[in-house]
This record gives sequence, structure tokens and C-alpha cells, in this order.
Amino acid sequence: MSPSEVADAPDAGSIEPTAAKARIIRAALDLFARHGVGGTSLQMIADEIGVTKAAVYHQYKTKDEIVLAAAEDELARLQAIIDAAETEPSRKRAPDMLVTGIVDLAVDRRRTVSTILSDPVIADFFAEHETFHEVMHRLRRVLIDDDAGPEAGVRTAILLAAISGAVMHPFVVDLDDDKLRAELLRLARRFLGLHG
Amino acid sequence: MSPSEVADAPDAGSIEPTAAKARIIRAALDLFARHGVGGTSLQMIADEIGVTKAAVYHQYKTKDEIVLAAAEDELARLQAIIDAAETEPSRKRAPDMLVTGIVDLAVDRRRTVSTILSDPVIADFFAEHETFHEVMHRLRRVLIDDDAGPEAGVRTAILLAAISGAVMHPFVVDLDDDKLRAELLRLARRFLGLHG
DNA sequence: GTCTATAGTGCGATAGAC
DNA sequence: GTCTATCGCACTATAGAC
Repeated sequence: MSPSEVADAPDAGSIEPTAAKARIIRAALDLFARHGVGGTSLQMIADEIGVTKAAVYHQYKTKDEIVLAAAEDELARLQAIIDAAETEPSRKRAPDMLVTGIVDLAVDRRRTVSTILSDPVIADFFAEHETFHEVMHRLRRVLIDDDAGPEAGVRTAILLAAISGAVMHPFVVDLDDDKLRAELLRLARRFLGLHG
Repeated sequence: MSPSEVADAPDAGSIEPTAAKARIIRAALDLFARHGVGGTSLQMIADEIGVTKAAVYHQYKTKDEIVLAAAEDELARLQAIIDAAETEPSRKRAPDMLVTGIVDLAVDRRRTVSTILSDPVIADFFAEHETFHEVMHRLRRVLIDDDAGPEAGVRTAILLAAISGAVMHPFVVDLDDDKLRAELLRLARRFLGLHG
């Protein structure tokens, strides 16, 4: 690869090395949210960014690769929030910081995050995805109190599922971001016993 | 139609009048949960119940009609639970009864309910569906305390979204039904301030 | 990196016999 | 109510020029 292609990718963990790939993933996530993963074709993605299908295939060999890259792109945002919470020196403030970050992320990306996570194909993929399980483990380590019972892990999983599942649910579609964010934070803190 | 075909459909509100239609909807819901709505073809539905595509088309003129009927079939289960809670004479016990019923339903049908509700096409459909909004209104009337503030409706929507969104989330896929049910009930009661 | 052109497949949907 | 047969179309994916 030529130097110019990787000039703007200083961080090693980046998932989208080239601008062309990043444009495809951005368009794909937007279309997945609007029509579902199965309801989105490569033609639609190509049209969205103004190129032909063949140009898309030059970046990703199959549609599955695009779905996978899109899912990992969303997962990377969650990883960044965990990174920040893990550097928090106060063990008492770290859980609230993490929960706040997750709620902000979920509300900010409410149009895509739930569709991605709820899609059966992606759910199956995550079930066998190593990085995904690693993320869950790190989440639990920050959130769960040391003297918590064995049910704490279960509770954590359910809380996170509730947050990301709630943000684009039909029941809350006509709710503005601020109200949704505030109530989700209230729900999360109540459930965890936090009093931030 | 012959009398034998409608002999086992005494309730007027039934959505699936014929056995043939009921079989199609049951197969469709199962396949939607496994492959998504967009990822399920009429051929797959026909194969699942052992007939040809043309036989399916005889019952429903388009694929959209099948998706719509499937969504209404799931909605009908929620309506039945609200019916039961509305007949509860004690206004104090009714909310807990309703929440318990909703959690039971969500866990019992965790493979389908979240996929159906999260699908963008179905979400758009529900947004303009009169019965859906009617169901939401009845839910709020049972759940919300009379002296509750204006945020109560928002909280109710989020709680319900959290429950149905959580049940088939990747975070909880490896959780058995009993643990999931118990923790969801705990979450719901805490959030509503119930102490059943 | 993007294009045109095309192969091969499966899709939703229809017509008409039984 | 189910069948066979088929239409026209959109899909994923590939080949090869620029």
C-alpha cells in the first residue's frame, strides 16, 4: 500500500483504513437503520455514495464483509467509551461515568445501534465474536461492585440490553433526544444503585 | 367457506380465521426471528410449511400483507394481557399484574418479539397503526399513577421498550429464561416503584 | 479506484389446471 | 386450497478496460 493511503490512520486499532471504505460503512449503517440489513442491497449502498456496485466490491469482496465491518464500527464506539472509563482513577465514579457514556452513545446513534444489534445475522455473528465478548468482560469489570452477588453479571447484561434496546423502539420513536437521555440515565442509576 | 373450517374460531377478534393462514403466520414469525424480515423469502415460508409459493399467495396477496398480519398477531398477545389487567378490581394490584404479564410474554416469545419490533419496516408500520397507539394508551392508563407527573408517560414507554428490547439482545442470548424473567421483573418493579 | 458489461441465481407475483 | 409453469426484475458477484 502507498504511504498516502494510510497517512490519516495513526491509531493502530482503526477499522476503516481508507476513506473509500469509511464512506461505504457510513452509508451502509444509515441504510441498515432505514431498511434493515436484509432490506439493504449493494446497489442502494453504491447509489448512496454515488458510485457503481463494482466500486463497492473493490473495497469489500462480499456483502457479509460490509455487514461485519459495519457492526465492528459500532462496537468500536463502545470500546472507546470503556477505554475512557477504565482510566478513571476513582473506582466509585467510574461506573457512573461508563453508564453516562453508554447512554449518550445509545441516544446519539439511536437510529442505527438497535437495528444493528437486533438483526439476527449480526446477533449470531457477535455470539462467536471474540472482541465482542472481550468488551462485555471489560464492561462488567467496571460496573460490578466487588462484593456483588453472582447475579450482578446478569443484571449488568440486562441493563445494557435495556438501554440499547430502548433507544429506537417503536414505543419511544416520538421522544426527543434530551428526554430520552435523561430518563435512561435515571433508569440506569436506579437499577445500579448509583447516586451520581 | 365450509362450517368445519371455522368451527374452532369462536372469538370475534381473532386475526387468523383459517388454519392455513395461521400456519403461514406461525412459520413467518419463526423465520423472521431467525433471518430477519428482509432476509425471509416467500419460498422459505412455503418450504417451512411444505407447500408452494402459489399456495401462500392464495392466502396473502403480497409479502407486506404477511408481515402486517404477523406483526398484528404479536400485538394481539399484548392486547390479551392488557384485557386481563383491566379487569383486575384492585387499582393497586393492576400495574404489577400488567408488568408481570408483559415480562412473561416478552420472555416466552423472546425469539420473535424483539426482531418484529426492531425491524425498520414494522416500526414505520406501527407508527401509523391505530390499534398500536390504542394499545399504548391502554398500557399507560393501567400503569401510571393518577398523581404522577408529566414524565410518567415517557418513563412507561422507556420501561416497556427496555423489557422487549432486552429479551433477545446479544448481551443476554446465553441467559436462561428463568433468570431473565426474574431480573426483568426486578428491573421493572424498581423502576415503577412497585413492591409486589 | 472506478467504470461497463454480464453471468447466474433467486426474488415477488401471476395465470390457469385440478 | 394446492399445484405447475412462467414472467420480469433485482440481486450478488465477477471479468476486464481505463
